[in-house]
Amino acid sequence: MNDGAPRQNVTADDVAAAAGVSRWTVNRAFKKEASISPKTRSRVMEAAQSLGYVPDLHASALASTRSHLVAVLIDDFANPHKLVMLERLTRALRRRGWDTLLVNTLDPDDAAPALMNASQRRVDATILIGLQFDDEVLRAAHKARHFKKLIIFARGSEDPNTISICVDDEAATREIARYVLDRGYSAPLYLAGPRTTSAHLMRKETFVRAWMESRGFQPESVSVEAYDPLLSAEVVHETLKDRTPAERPDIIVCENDALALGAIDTIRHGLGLKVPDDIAVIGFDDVPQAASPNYRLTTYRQPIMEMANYLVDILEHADTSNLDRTFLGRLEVRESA
Amino acid sequence: MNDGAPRQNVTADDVAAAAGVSRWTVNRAFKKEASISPKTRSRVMEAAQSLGYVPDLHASALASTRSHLVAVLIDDFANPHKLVMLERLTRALRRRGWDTLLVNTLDPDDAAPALMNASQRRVDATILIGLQFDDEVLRAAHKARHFKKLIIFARGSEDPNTISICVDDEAATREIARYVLDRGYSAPLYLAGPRTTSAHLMRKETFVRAWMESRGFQPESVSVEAYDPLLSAEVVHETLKDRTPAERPDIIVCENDALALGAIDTIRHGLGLKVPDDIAVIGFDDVPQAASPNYRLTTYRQPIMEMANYLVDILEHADTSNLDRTFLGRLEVRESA
DNA sequence: AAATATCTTGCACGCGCGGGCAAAACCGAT
DNA sequence: ATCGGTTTTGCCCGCGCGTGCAAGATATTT
Repeated sequence: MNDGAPRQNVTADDVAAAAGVSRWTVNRAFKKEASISPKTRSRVMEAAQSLGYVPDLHASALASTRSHLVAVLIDDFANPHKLVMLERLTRALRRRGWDTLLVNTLDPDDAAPALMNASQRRVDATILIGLQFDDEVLRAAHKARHFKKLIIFARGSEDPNTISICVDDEAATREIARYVLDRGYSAPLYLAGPRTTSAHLMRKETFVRAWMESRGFQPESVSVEAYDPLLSAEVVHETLKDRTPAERPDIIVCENDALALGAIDTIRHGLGLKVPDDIAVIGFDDVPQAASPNYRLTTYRQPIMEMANYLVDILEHADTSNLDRTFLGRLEVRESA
Repeated sequence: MNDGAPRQNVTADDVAAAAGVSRWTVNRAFKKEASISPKTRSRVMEAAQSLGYVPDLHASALASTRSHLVAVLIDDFANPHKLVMLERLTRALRRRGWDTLLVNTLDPDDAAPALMNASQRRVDATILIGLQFDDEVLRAAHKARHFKKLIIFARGSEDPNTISICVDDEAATREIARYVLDRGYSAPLYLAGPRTTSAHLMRKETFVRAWMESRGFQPESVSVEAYDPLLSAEVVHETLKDRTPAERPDIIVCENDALALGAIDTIRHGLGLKVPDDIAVIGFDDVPQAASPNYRLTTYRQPIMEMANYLVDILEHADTSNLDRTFLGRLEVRESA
């Protein structure tokens, strides 16, 4: 372990001594917008380099009010889109100097403690990519010490203490509905995910409304307890296994791709039918697998990278005025519908 | 925002005043193995509760030498198994009081800076779930300040400064080879992932050796540049598209499920063949999709949860003696081979 | 050249907690 | 009540850096 590498913690004081300046000048040299002359800075940086010094972010966070750390809470590892969001988010954050505390709240009872835990780490913001949280959790969040911002990513929320960054579900779903109508489908089944209290998706409601406006009847819908392809496959199978061809929907409109992938699997392998000939499927998110030769899923793509960048903008501009924002994606037409 | 919730940071001093004890007693009350009388502790805890106090982990890390924070580096978000590992790891860590700093090192040049960054946060250990790192990165790691432990998860490493926790690739691959031989397959194609310098998988080498020992010839093999189903599908398609049935392999043995899923997709939808009738496929990892009705993939399951728990054991027992360990999984036979 | 404006540097103090030891409180036994 | 032993509590010092201001250095103006 001690292969000549600097074992001892080298602090700003050491660098200061080496560079012949004060400790504060050393720390200033590492701050982008600090007032310091270029020559002093480069002299300090050289000394720092040779001593292997880097500022201690923990001490920095303790002394100041910002940690450049955000907590990301995620409770659903079965949905491949979560991985995509996690990847984009961590990339956007890291590129702009933010670190990510990943908190697994798979256990719903753990959501409130997890939020508390994040606040113990002085995170500058808490980002929710999950859904299994209710108002009580939100309230707990705002009680936590050092609590700064609560951002709900890729999901809407009316809570005024919360910042929501998501796609315009209503516009997106109207586009989907128009596509389904234009293509002449006549018997849609809407496949929805779990319903939650605090963070919502207006997709199902919007689709149902749009359909009624055009066709005058309420489309059938069922819901799955989690965004899990395996669960979705089961529910779809249960719903359709005993139907005659005439009773079958001609398209399954899914709240997201996780459900859509499961639906396709079960249509083919459980019901022995063809997609899209017997039943078409349309998703939401555009996960990587949607493009695979196996699925070729028609789906609505969310601009996650843009959304992630906006999130970092928010972190950097501390004004607390209304920061909610919705984005527009676009329908990616493939072969499943 | 100021809805009556305690906006001011409440510190141990406040609780001390409220409970009529010293600050140190307050902090002691929050330490599991501290020497403190039960009644004092409960009195302190009550006061803490009513004030909404929780210890500040940042300050604690600064004052002591442990942060109870680990960095998890991940560079491959296309492989669904990564998500599984991330889930298990964060769960095991969180259950035992550890927090996770998630570092996205998708950009290979960012690996060394990322490691440095982790050390700036005083992490107690750095865990690599990725693969795109080479010896240079490892060396950089050991130079970083506050550097504690470097753990390579689910991948072997001979580096003496590193702790490797992984499945016994050799035993696992021998089991797979035995299965392939017993089932009477005669023309395997080994589909390998990218080759790296510092962290390795002995799967391909072991399979080739085992096959030669039994059949006396070297099986064909190709490699894919990333553990990405889409890329895998392309490579398999390129490799097999112009072959006559006689020239085709009768089984594709894959280094992991990410490759296997892509292989199945392309066998069906690119080559128009059947799995396992025309070409069988066998994977490694047992990702959730492997069990889906679509894939029914025969694959080797790694005991990730056990491995994750062992990892936390290591974090808690600080002895630096040889901590490497391999685990045994088991072959999950489904219908793809 | 003197005076003013501007930039750069140094410093006292504090962020909240932990290690380790000394003082205090407690226990049972004489 | 007294004593030795044991548990419990209090506290000094330091972890490494940021804030905000004042002093020092440099540049600009007339």
